[in-house]
Amino acid sequence: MNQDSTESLSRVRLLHDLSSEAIKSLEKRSRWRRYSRDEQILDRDSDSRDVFLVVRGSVEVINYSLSGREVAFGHVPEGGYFGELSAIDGGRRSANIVAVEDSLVLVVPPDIFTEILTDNPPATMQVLRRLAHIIRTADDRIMDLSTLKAVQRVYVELIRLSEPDKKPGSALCARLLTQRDIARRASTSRETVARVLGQLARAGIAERKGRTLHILDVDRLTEMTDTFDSGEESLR
Amino acid sequence: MNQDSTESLSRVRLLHDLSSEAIKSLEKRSRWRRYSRDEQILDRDSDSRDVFLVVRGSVEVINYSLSGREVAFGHVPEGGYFGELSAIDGGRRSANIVAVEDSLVLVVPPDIFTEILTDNPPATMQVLRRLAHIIRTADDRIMDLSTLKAVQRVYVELIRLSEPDKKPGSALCARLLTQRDIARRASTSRETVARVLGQLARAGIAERKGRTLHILDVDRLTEMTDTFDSGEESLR
DNA sequence: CTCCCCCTGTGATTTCCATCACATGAAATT
DNA sequence: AATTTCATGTGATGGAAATCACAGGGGGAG
Repeated sequence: MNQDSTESLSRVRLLHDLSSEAIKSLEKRSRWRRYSRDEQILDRDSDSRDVFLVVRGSVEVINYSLSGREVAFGHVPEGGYFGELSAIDGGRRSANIVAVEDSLVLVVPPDIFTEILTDNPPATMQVLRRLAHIIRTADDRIMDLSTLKAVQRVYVELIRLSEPDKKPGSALCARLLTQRDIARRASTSRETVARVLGQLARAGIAERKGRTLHILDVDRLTEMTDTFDSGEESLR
Repeated sequence: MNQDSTESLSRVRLLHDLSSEAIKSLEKRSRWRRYSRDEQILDRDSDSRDVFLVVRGSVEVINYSLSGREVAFGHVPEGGYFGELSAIDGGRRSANIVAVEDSLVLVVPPDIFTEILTDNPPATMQVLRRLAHIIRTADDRIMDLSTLKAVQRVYVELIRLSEPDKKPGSALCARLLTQRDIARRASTSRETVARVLGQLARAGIAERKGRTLHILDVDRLTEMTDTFDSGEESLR
């Protein structure tokens, strides 16, 4: 596997600029782990400081409130990594991580991670940019939570989930998440998501067939995001 | 001023580990700015990439929604800095900055900032830790917004604002913010803050005299943060 | 094939709180 | 001291959405 693994590791964003020697040495001092779909990889209360490189598969970042409510924080795709925060500042873990699909992960001890940073300025810049991006996303979410209604947060999430289509003005989302997952991301209840989806279909703005969502009028939907509630059919 | 200014600059966290030569050279290639209380320092829509070092005074990070709602994001004290995000990733500005008091600021061009980073690993680590901290704070806020009621978010904010007191179990906040400011941070309405303050006073959990808030029973207040509403006097 | 689980749609009810609307009060400005 | 401006207390009300409660429906596992 050794040849292969160096190959796949170099595709992890963090290691992009490392020599294959550096990667091999890194691999030697880390350990491989496999996780299956829905398995928990990292617990909020664990006190490790390791950094996890997602070599195959992908994972979700998620948190639970005392009352059991679930809040999704993000998604780490193949080639990404997570767990840097604790490695950087030595602090507690800030979230739980769950495998979305069967995944292969390289677990890097914190001191090896910092070593990578000090030895490789480009890698450091990579991390800086990544953190900056996380902050921007989080700030946007805080704004959404503070200023939008639940219904509009769902609109926003739907737009985010879908990609521009051949027809201009329309967008498509193959493999739409379950309502529960959408609710987790928009911080609302599953029922609200269901009602929004229904309303949008009835208003001819979007239609669903099985797992695919077709947004017919993205601009319209985007407008409806701006609090002004030109409300047609009021939800409910 | 030159002697003095190098002195004050070295107290800015970012420059802590720089030689005084490096600081002098940095100063030469940057520009000083003064702002008075309530003056806007940086606009969300500006497209500069400069980094701002707060040498004297302090500033607020704030954002406005389309509907005019204000959301407070944080506070940069004397010796802190802001504007790094854009310098790091070249992206848009993510918030507005307003001087809380008369302030003196050194405006550092983006390329000088990155130069500092590449030349000074300790400074880079400093920035990494700072970003990590911002992310943790933002994540906590997202959790609060997603899982707590408005009233409880105010509790949390009050606890945050006050510091442990001589008497164990009690805490104190000299110079309490205005209700409006508290509301901005807790993402709720000013009226709700007023009601919470009133309720807490009546319940004997906290009392206010002028600008100082005295929390008599921090533990109790902390419990009331946990959604379970052992509610005594239900707010309204 | 069939059973069971988890996704889905939708109504009814209830809680929460933003918003409106004033009445003071306190502080800053002239 | 007078006046304006901003901070504060509190009621009333409407609207939004969480929650509760079911009734299908579809797809995997056995």
